Amino acid sequence: MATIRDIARRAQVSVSTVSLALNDDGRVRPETRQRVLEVMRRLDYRPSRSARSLSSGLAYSIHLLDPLGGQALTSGFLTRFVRGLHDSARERSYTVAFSIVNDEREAAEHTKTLISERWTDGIVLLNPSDNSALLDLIAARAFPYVVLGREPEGRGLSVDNDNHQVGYDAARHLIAAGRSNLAFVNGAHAQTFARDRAGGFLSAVNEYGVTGEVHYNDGTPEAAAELALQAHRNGCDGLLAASDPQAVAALRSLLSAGASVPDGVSLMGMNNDALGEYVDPPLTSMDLSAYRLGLEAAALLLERVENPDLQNERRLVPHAITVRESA
Amino acid sequence: MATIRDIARRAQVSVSTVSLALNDDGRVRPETRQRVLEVMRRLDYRPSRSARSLSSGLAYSIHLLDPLGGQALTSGFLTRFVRGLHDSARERSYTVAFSIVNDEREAAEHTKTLISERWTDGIVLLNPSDNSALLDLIAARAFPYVVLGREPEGRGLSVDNDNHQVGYDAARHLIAAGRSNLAFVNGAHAQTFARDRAGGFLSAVNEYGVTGEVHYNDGTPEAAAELALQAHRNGCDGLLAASDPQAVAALRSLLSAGASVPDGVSLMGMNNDALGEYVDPPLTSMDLSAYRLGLEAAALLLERVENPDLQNERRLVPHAITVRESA
DNA sequence: CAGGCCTATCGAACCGGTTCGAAAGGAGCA
DNA sequence: TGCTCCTTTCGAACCGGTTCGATAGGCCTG
Repeated sequence: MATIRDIARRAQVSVSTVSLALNDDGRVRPETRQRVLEVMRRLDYRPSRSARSLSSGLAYSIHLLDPLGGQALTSGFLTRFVRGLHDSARERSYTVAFSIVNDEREAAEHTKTLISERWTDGIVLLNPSDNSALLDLIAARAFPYVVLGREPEGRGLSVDNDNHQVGYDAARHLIAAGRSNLAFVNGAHAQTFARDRAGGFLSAVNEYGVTGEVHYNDGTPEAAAELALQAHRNGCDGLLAASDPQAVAALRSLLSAGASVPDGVSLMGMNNDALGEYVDPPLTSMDLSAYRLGLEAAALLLERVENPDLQNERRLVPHAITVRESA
Repeated sequence: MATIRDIARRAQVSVSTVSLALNDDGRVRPETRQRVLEVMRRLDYRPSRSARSLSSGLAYSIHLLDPLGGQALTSGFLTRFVRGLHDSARERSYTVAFSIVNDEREAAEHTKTLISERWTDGIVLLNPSDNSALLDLIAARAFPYVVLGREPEGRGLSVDNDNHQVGYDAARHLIAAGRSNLAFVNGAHAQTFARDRAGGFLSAVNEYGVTGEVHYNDGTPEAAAELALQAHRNGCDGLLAASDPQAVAALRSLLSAGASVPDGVSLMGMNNDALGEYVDPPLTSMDLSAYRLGLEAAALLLERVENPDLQNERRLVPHAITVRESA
């Protein structure tokens, strides 16, 4: 494999000139630069990434930390998020790597290695809990990171939706469909975004003078099926679920309880997973722009890598309702 | 951050001795080694990965190439495969990175970069097509790779199931349940593993003197639903699907056509996705040990990285039927 | 025409490890 | 005592880039 010294010899210039030409420093004379590039092309020269890493101090990679034993690689939402991360990183010639960890201790141990052996330039965290020791550890070392969701301390970098508005807009959509007895099968109360969405949902309910209840739960399809039935018995005519799998489960239990969707009950999911297209009726869903979140997360993180002064920034990504037939 | 030279100074030895101690070369005297390690611990020293990479020529990472715009990160099967890759790689202090590519041209371009800029030590490919230009490109450069599935030319490294046996065992399971009119909603005929499974399926059918048909198709749930109905009309009493999503779709269409499962029709899926547990009746499925495949793939690939003589090896991973209620 | 400045290029040091060959020191042996 | 051999340690080169400070040469100005 050709090295930069081979190129220098062939092009009759010094090694430093080759490096300058390669990185398009304005200083090198255009003819010289062309000559050097031509030699590179002839020898199919490519700069070694590890050599670059060593001298620049960059690993040219970002690292996704998946704390729950691989959840990121499972859900439809995170799949699109990861694609966004990837596309954004690759555009800047960075690689995306990932680690799956099973508990806080393992996460902390692994993260220390990641940082101190400089395997990566920045870490992507998924919805960290409110007092995450992991997050403290990273922040204490002033290492670049970005969180998907809310940064508990309000420090650092994050990408997110405006979750209050998400809840508000979803409720308003149901109300606009003529519904007046709403229920929100939400996520867990411990999750900040779930509370934010509930807040927005209830704002709309109050503002428009309709009835509405929020049911926090563990997020499983089973819980959704159960809560949907219960809401149905209480005369609910507009149901919002915290995810599409939950919405699908709710749909089934509503249909089997004899309800009609959307005529009797409007039903709405969240995240706009592909599976929503395949049920009957097709599911209306709040699209949270997972891909776009991934794109922004990597972009923001890499801005931080290049510019350490970027200490605090929260980027919100727009949401939009994908209307199908269920609401 | 402490470097190896800091350690050397503090421990009153030379840099090379520190390196030897760190890598546990037998040559260094135990007391010296202890003294060096002690200093390392005091300073919380960690060797820089990029420096190591540069001098050793290794990137300490393997790369998963996902050719179909992210399919690997979507299906339940590949999710477990990826976990296996990850666990096996991390155990050896390697990182797993991935790239998503959308077509052959992009795949080739990106792979050249991966190899010639030495971003990675080995590539994992998913079920390459029979005449994959990409595969030729990698093999031509003698770069380490492993394929999940069959290596079309029979060269190189691969991990796979014994697909003939998979088809055979599935059919035999249905036959053992007293079924005599079988149908196999298979994958596409272009896929070698689908043909292998069909072969095994038909062997069992012949051997036991029952009726059995193979229906190649595009693998979508819709196709499965349609083919299941058709089979049902032809008196099929034992149905095998090529995936669990297909099996679930078949289940629904069978039930809505008035068939009973498993009393009237035994139904079996493949891959043992989590979703099989949540349908009614719970799905019997052929478990292909996706996690184990991932584990073996990374292990094999890294053996090859360390030992270039390992040119040809195919590792088969056992399958097993997970019996629930549908068959 | 001397002096100063600007541009293009260069040599050398550096990033932080690994590894090769040499050398110092001690033990064993004739 | 002198020789060889073995063990342990060391210095230096190397991996392949980037970057700093120096320098040579050309042009402008007074």
